[in-house]
Amino acid sequence: MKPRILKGFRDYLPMEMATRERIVDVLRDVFTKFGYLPLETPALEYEETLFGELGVDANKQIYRFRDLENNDIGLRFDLTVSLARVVAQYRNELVFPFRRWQIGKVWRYDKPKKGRLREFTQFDADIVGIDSVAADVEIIELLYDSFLRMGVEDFVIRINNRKLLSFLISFLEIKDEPIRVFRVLDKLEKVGRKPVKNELMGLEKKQAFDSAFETDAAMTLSEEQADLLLDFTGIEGNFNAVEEMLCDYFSVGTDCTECPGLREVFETLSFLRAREMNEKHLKWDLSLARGLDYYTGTVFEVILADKSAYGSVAGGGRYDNLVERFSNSRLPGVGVAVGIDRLIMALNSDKAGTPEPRDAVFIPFFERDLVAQYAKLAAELREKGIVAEIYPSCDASLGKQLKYADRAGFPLALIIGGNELARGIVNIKRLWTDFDAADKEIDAARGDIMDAVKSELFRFRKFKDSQRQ
RNA sequence: GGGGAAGUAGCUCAGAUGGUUAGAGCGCUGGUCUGUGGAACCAGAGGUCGUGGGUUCGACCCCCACCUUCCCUACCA
Repeated sequence: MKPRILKGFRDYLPMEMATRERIVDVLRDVFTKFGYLPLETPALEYEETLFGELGVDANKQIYRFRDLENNDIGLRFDLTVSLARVVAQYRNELVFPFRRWQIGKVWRYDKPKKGRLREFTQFDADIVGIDSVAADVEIIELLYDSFLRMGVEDFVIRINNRKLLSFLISFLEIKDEPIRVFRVLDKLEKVGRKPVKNELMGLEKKQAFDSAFETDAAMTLSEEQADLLLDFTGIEGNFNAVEEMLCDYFSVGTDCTECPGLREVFETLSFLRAREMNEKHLKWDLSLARGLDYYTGTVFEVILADKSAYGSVAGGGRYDNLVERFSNSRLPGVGVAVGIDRLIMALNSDKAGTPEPRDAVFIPFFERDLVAQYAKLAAELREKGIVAEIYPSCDASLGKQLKYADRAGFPLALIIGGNELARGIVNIKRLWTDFDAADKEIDAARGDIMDAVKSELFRFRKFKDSQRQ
């Protein structure tokens, strides 16, 4: 049988796991420090739990099957719907505001391509039970912190608010379905102003309107409406500039009360400014709408400026009605999902082929009779928290064992043969240095071996860091 | 979902207008070298040429279908 893997699914080999774990560690650490609690839920849910708020397109992408007891089951599409279920189900046991993070695989029956898989891992974090945009801003701040800590250079968090867009649409007396208008606007950055304007006015019928809407009738904005709408989405700049231009556009002050959406935006901006984040990573983008139907207020996404072809590597927003599907209690929420696999692919750091150098020590099984020596040395190292591996056979030549150690990415080999044993020393071989490096191997007294290994590993780590630049 | 391109060794690819037994580089395995990894040299393994059908005396090459992958587009993480 040929070994095969499902389309849109992938394996992660050991050497590809290093960056993955680094990224997950950062996210887990940052969110935990802000008080978020871990949660885990099943990968399978009843179909009826999954269906509904996602939107027509998304519902079609749910993996589903009927089990042997005739239940209609689906694989989770994201982690947010399961969170809503959990929050509703345990609402009397949980403490609100409830902050939680969760990492897990999700499945979408979509057409796979570069940066998009059918099975992928999301890191998801949410705050449930709070209305205030202070919560929205906290999530954004956490994203900002996380990406900085991961060492990602060119990330940009785009932010907008759906209430503002809805307000604008009624303000301009536009009759078309708001979500449809959002989606057309959403591609402004990609295709430019002219095509978008034509599409809004129904001059250019996009065949792309296939599945998402029952109707693919042309849109009906007047030229004046389209222009005003596009002028509006053209508003950009730093937070102060955006605020000023919004006041101008609607002829209001920042204390305006007639439009909740607008006031929410002003409040969000003021909270954002209070966080002292570098604005080069943040962009209020009035064309951003996001595709999922359940978002009701703030929406945001993270893109990597130089890797925009991969799409967003994280996305989220406020969903005030999601929990109401399961419970009468009103539990608004805001959250974000980070696409771990896509992030790794976009960072292009999952280079296969060479194993990531490890902080690990290799002990050749050199002489059959010295097996107790090797075992003891390895045990001492592990006791000190150092990964130590003994070659699992004494039949291979020393050269062959060292070749293995080299290819497996060990920086150090600790060699003990008859000579070393007699002299009470250990021969330390630096496998990470260049071929013709001066001191490729050094001897350390058996009694000093722990300190010697530690300083050798330190030296290696320093070298590795300098390589990273 | 819509449009385009391509599938030959583990990887990157050669293979004139159809003609015996399908090649290279890298990688892999072994040896030169049972007390020292990367280099060099030598040898070896590895292919139903994506799959199935058709045209032909004869197909890796031409035709059709399917499968898979990649690019553009729509959408998402």
